[in-house]
Amino acid sequence: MAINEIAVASDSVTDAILHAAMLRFEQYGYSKTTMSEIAGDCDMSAANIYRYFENKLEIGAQLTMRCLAEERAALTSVIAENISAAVRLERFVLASLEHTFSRWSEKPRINELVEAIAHERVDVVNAHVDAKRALLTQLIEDGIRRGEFAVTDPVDSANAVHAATTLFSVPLFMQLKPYEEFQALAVSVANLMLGGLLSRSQKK
Amino acid sequence: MAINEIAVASDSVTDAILHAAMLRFEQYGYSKTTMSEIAGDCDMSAANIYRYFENKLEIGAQLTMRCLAEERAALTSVIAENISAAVRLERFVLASLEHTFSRWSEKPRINELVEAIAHERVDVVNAHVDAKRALLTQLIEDGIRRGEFAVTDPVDSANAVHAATTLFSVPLFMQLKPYEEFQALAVSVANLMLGGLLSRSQKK
DNA sequence: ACAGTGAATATTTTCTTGATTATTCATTAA
DNA sequence: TTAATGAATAATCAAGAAAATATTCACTGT
Repeated sequence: MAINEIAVASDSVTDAILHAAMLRFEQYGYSKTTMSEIAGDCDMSAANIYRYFENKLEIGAQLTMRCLAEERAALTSVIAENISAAVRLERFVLASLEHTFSRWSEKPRINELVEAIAHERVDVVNAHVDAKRALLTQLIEDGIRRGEFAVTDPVDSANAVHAATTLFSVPLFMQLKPYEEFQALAVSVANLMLGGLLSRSQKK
Repeated sequence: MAINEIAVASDSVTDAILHAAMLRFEQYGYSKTTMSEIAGDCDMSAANIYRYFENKLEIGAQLTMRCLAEERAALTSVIAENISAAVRLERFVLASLEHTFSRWSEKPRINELVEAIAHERVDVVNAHVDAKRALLTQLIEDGIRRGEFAVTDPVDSANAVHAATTLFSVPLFMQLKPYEEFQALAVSVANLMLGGLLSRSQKK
């Protein structure tokens, strides 16, 4: 058996478990899925899962990380678009909203999973938030490089943009308004952040 | 008996009930306070409270409205200050944060009350939010009038500012960071909203 | 009519207690 | 030594009874 086959084989069990768990979580939800069911889907005993994962929460955490990483991948591709930084910033906010809203409205089971993990594993959320902030920092740095943005501290600006768009990243808020209203609001916030309120003569 | 005495007398029972309820809610929390206890404090039977209030929720709702009205009063006085609209906007955000944080950290019982009412009586929160947005609209209109602000739709801008500062008005978030960090972030957000990201040459 | 009450009813919470489920462990098979 | 298991234990959940509480109502005194 070749080395990479060993590696693949050792991975395939954890992958099988994660895959089976994901199918169950999607269909029945995190809390309603039992370790025995996941194990059964993989033709093994529940006890054996603990050779590959510390506990059920860890399975949920890894799947949640995948889910959040997919979201960031979408945001990353927005940043990579070959258009002005200003438009990319607006699209970034809109894409973030779209993910939040559609997960909330169309994938309630997955949303339940993410919320459950967010509650017990703050580190998972923190990592995601930090990564999102890093993406915004990248975008703003690029905007400065291009001469589009005039700010001096891209990290501080990225923090501010991130804070200002919290409303569009938190599933809890999605029940407040229909999607179309959120979209309009996101555009307003993006424009406000880009252009500001002050008239030119007032700018320091 | 003079007319105003009659009016005062008819109010005094409801006021006594509200006052007793507030003391109980502050000390023991909304859910742990019983109608009998409130009634006992007012030397009456629990049944008699229902002659003045529809139910316990209504008592909580009225006290919550008072609490939120106090917060808005503070914001109103910020708006009324005789300084630039830009500084008032920053102070508005900081004052909002201060209320949110101190209620969360120093008055947990009251916070519990507000959260409970917010959950069951969305109308109370909506009224507060609408009033806050109206205050922001006022402030922005004033900024335009003074020539400080360059925006054309003050209502839209007020909505955007309100949305962008959600993080500082939701008690749930207060656990995320220490107060000082929130303050710094609020200042960053305020500056971003005021000045925007774009360099002058890029502005439409 | 009005302010108020005690007792009756309805609703909510709390507390058991028997499952169900998660996790561990001693043991087996390769 | 590694992968795996069934059985044992621990933690959590769920159904239902019991208790506490909210709310209603028929009635009293004014």
